[in-house]
This record gives sequence, structure tokens and C-alpha cells, in this order.
Amino acid sequence: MADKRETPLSNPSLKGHHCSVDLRLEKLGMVPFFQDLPEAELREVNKKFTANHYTRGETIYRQGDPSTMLRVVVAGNVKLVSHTSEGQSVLLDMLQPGEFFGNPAASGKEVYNETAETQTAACVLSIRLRDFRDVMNRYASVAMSVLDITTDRLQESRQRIRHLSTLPVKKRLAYILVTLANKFGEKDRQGLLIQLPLSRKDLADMAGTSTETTSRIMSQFQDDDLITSGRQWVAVKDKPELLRISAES
Amino acid sequence: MADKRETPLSNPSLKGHHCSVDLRLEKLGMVPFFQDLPEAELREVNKKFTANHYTRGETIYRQGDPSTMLRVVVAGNVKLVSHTSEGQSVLLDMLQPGEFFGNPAASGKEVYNETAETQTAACVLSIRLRDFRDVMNRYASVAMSVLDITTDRLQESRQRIRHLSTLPVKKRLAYILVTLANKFGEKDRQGLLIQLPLSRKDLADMAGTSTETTSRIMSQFQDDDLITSGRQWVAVKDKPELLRISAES
DNA sequence: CGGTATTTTGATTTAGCTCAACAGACGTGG
DNA sequence: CCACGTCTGTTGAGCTAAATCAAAATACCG
Repeated sequence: MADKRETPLSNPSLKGHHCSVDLRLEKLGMVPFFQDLPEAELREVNKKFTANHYTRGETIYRQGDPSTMLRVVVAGNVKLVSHTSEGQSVLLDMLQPGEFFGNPAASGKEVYNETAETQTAACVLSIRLRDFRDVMNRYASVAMSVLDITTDRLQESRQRIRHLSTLPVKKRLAYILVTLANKFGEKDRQGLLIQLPLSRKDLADMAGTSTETTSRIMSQFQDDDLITSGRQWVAVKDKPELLRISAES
Repeated sequence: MADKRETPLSNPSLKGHHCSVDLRLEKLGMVPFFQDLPEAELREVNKKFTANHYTRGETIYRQGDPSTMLRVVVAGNVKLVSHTSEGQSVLLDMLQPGEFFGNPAASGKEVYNETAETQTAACVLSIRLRDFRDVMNRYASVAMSVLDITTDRLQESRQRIRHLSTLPVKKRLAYILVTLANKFGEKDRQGLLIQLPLSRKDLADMAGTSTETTSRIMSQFQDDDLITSGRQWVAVKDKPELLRISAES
């Protein structure tokens, strides 16, 4: 409605995600659950990973595919989406470099319950599930770290159930914006710019609502000077107020 | 409306939950994540647990309490409920003997995000979080098993998010009844009797809806001969049809 | 047998969905 | 670099599932 300039995201499609061997090893050491692994072991584990590069919007695996690999985002962003038979979609998670996805458990012939798709160009490492379980069995610190992350995700997931069950859309959206700003926000002249292509549809699929309703509420937030937003991007201008809205009685 | 007889649940309040030392050790061996532990180790671990007995409706811990213990249900049932500031409640999980609750991760000064309350008289074992983490560090099989269970719970939780986001109340309730029948159902002349005091409010808090709506839909199911139900109990008569309803387009 | 908690049913209201049309933004090829 | 076509986002109008409010009916408890 007001001053929408060019997309302020740092060129999302061209960042050099080489997936080179150097990058791989360097990044692997930064993955939370390999932090405590000694250099030598890390080098050993690194061998078991395969690197893959994807352009924006590519599908890494589909809901229903047999779950045989565990993957780690090295660069770029990946989203996990669950699709219903009616063609609706639910955005389950939005991943950053360092985060893993695919089932760490399911020691056997399970299938993925969601589709993994790149949100930006991305580099992803894969390890056979069996190999990863060997690593976890050998190094307790890795298993514990994966458990901690999974527990956190369960907590977030339950938080979201609580929100879907009890909060109106406006509050849910306010909360989602705060969360995204915390995770992906970068200081900017607009405020906290969410460094990620983010459409109204994406937000709607996170909040469990329609794009139209999302658009209306985003316009409201914009009018109230809480956010700035354009096509596929959002910047949070007043996080405290959004947080207040999400929690107010 | 039709033939509601006395509560068919096997006397829920009086079952002998002694929480004796014998019972403890026996039951501990049955807990999924201690299955692979050798007898001697199990005996060792057993010492670190404290047993507690609760009557129906007692609170084990409250949302916001510091999370210092990990607990295991030995007998009876425990429910995890999250409360909002407006006094609404969301029923997150309904636990059986053998299941654990409380945060297995959160190595430090976290708090519980939900309240744990007994649904029937129950016997519960507690271990200090620190001690449990020692056990997980020592025995990879325990850590892996806890990870597997947590991963399963995350999947269920995401399934529920999908349902809350995309399905109308009737389908959500149909699915919940199927799930409960699978977990707590016992063959009976009524069909699959859900062996657990289960009010309309409980069902509503699971489905993210109001008791009134729940009651209306349950009446419908009863009219369609899919369930039989009375005060605080439900029996599933036609599980396949309920499943079909939950998934139909 | 009376009292309390649960469940049912009815009437009304409403948040958010759906359908529909339009308007900006992007990028693409001429 | 401009014109066009295609996505993405906005706005409006009506509709509907489910919430809320209200009251009666039923089951269980001592």
C-alpha cells in the first residue's frame, strides 16, 4: 500500500552454494550434534555423507517415499510440507543451515510423512540412516544431541497445537512472525528482515488459515506499523508489540 | 439416548496400585527403553527411581514447575494438559503404563510446558534428570530407544497439527476415537471399549473444539451406530467406518 | 432421595472460509 | 528497455462451521 521497494532479500537464487568438499567438512563440524566429536572422528563420519545441490523450489523427497536417509542442511533453506488428499498443504518446519531432517529413528522401512522442498537454492548432505545410527551408537554425545533437538521440536510442535486449538488467526500469525524474526531475522533499515522468500501462502500454511485471511491480517499489521512487507518478503518493525498481541487476553 | 447402563469400565478407582519394590523392578524391565538392559544394570538403575502413588485426578506436576525429574507410568493412566491464560485446556497426551513423561532433554533449568494429572489412580516412578542422562550416556540402547519414542511422538504431534489445520471437527473426532480405541481399546460386548474414564470435555480438549460440539457429534456417531457411550466412557463399535470418515474426501 | 457434575439439545452469533474480481510486482522475450 | 503474461497479493461480499449462551435432562454419589 505504501512504500514497497525492490525485494530487500540478499539475492536468494545466486548465492554460491558449491557443496565443495572443503565446505562440507567445515560445515559438518558446525552441526550441533557433531560439535563434541573429535576432529579425527568427524573426518571419518564426513566420508559417509554425500552432498547434493538444489535450486530453489526443488523437491528433495516426497511424502510417502521410503525413509532411508538422514539429511543436514549445509547452506540455504529447506521447508517441510505435509500435503492432504484435498491438495491443502501444511508447512511443518522451515530449516536453516545446521539443522537435520528426515527421520532419525524409524530403524527400518518407514516412509516420510512430509515433503522436503528447497525454499532457496541449497546444499544438503545425506547419510544412510543405518550409518547414522551406527554413529549415534558409537558416540553418545551425538545421540544425546539429536535427542535434545528432537525434544525441542516436540515442544514447539505442541506449542503449535496449543495455538491452533485456542488462538484466533491474528494471534497465531503474530506469534509466527515473531518466531520467524527470531530465527531468520537480520537487522536492516526496515527492522528485522526475515531473510527468506516468504509468501502469504507460506504464512497461511504455517498458521493453518487461508491466504486471503493472512493477507487481510498482514495488511492490518502493516497499517499498525508493526511490519513492512512486499512480494515474498516480510520485515518485523515492532517485535515486542507483535509478541504482546500474540499473548494478550 | 438408548441403552446406557452402568459404567462398563473395570473399576477404575480401586485397582491395587501398590507401587511395591517388586512391582517396580518387574515393571521397569518392561519399559521399552530398558528392554535391552542386562538384569544387573537394571537392578542398578532401579535404585535411582522413587515410586509415588496417586489417586484419580491428582496433579503430578504443574505447567511452569522446574523440570528436574523424568517419570515413568507403572500403573494407571496419566494425562498431559496444557492450560492457557484464558483457562482453556488442551489435552496433549494420554499415557499408558510403560510410557515416560517430563523432558528427557533440557539438561538444565527448564520448566514443564504442560501439567501432568492422573486420569485414574496411578503409580509413577521418578528419576532425577541428571541421573537419567547418566544412564543414557552409559547405555546407547537406552538413548536410542528414548530417541525413537520421542521421534514417534513428534510425528503424532505433526499429524495432529495437520488435522487441526485441515480437517473439520467431525473428522478429527473420528480419528481420535480410532486412535484411542487402538491404544486403550479392550474387546467387550459393546465393541472396543476404551478402558479409561473419558469425558466429553477430554475429547473436546483433544480435538480442539467445544464440549457442546463434541457432544453433538458423538450423538451423531451413536445414532449411526458407530459407537456406544455413556458418562465418562466410550466404546467403538465400527472402527473401519470411523477411520473412513476421518479420511474421506 | 436429593445434590452435583456431566451431557444433551436448542437458539443465536461470529470468525474465518470461499468465491470472485482486481491490482501490483516480476521477469522475459522481443 | 519496454510490453506483456504470469504469478502473488489485495479487497469485497456472502456463506457456513463451529462457538457461545442458555436451559433442560440424565447419570452418578453419598
